[in-house]
Amino acid sequence: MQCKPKSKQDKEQMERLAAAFKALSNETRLAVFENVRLCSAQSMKNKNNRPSVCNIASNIDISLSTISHHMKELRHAGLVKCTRQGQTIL
Amino acid sequence: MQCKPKSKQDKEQMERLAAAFKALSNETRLAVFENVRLCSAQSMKNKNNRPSVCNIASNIDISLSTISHHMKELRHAGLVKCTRQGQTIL
DNA sequence: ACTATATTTCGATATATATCGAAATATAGA
DNA sequence: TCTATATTTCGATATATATCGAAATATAGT
Repeated sequence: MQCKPKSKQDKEQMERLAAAFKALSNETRLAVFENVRLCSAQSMKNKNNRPSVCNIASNIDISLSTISHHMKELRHAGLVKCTRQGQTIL
Repeated sequence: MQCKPKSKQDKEQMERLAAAFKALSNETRLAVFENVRLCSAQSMKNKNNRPSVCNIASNIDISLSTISHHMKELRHAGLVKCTRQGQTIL
């Protein structure tokens, strides 16, 4: 009759899953993510320099501080990694 | 150098995608969704009666009105359908 | 028609989120 | 070290969201 009650592990998984969904639930942030994704893929082929925050911001009409903030959230959700090199590289 | 600018179609897709993510971004709502999903699958096998709002609420400790509200959002995002039969059936 | 049960809507509230501009910090190159 | 550029942090604000309980509505069975 009843549907599965969740174990503690399941619950943690759900939390992470919800967090990932949340990270992608904002249109701007999804756009940032898409930009990072596409640019990264492209730059791997070409050995080009990889997308910087600034770079991304120029594709999306929004302030740098906001982009930076969204990047942090994507990082926290584990959807994006980044390394530094003068210009932060994704 | 630049990464693809998005067409109008792409933009609409992104909007829908973000909306779907948003619908699943809340832990409670994700739990509701999971319950619906699991219960529906089970009841298809058994020809049992399918999960009602009330039923779901008893699995999750939260008020009926809130569940109802979340169900509406899931419906709007197109992630869930429901039909009536005295007890609403999902 | 009446009653019990299921579900939705309403109005309120507390909390979270997205966004900005300014200030702070970091790095590269002269 | 000084400067220009890139990025992050801070503080403020406006908007959105989750949640509740109560009231309204719907349905089934008597």
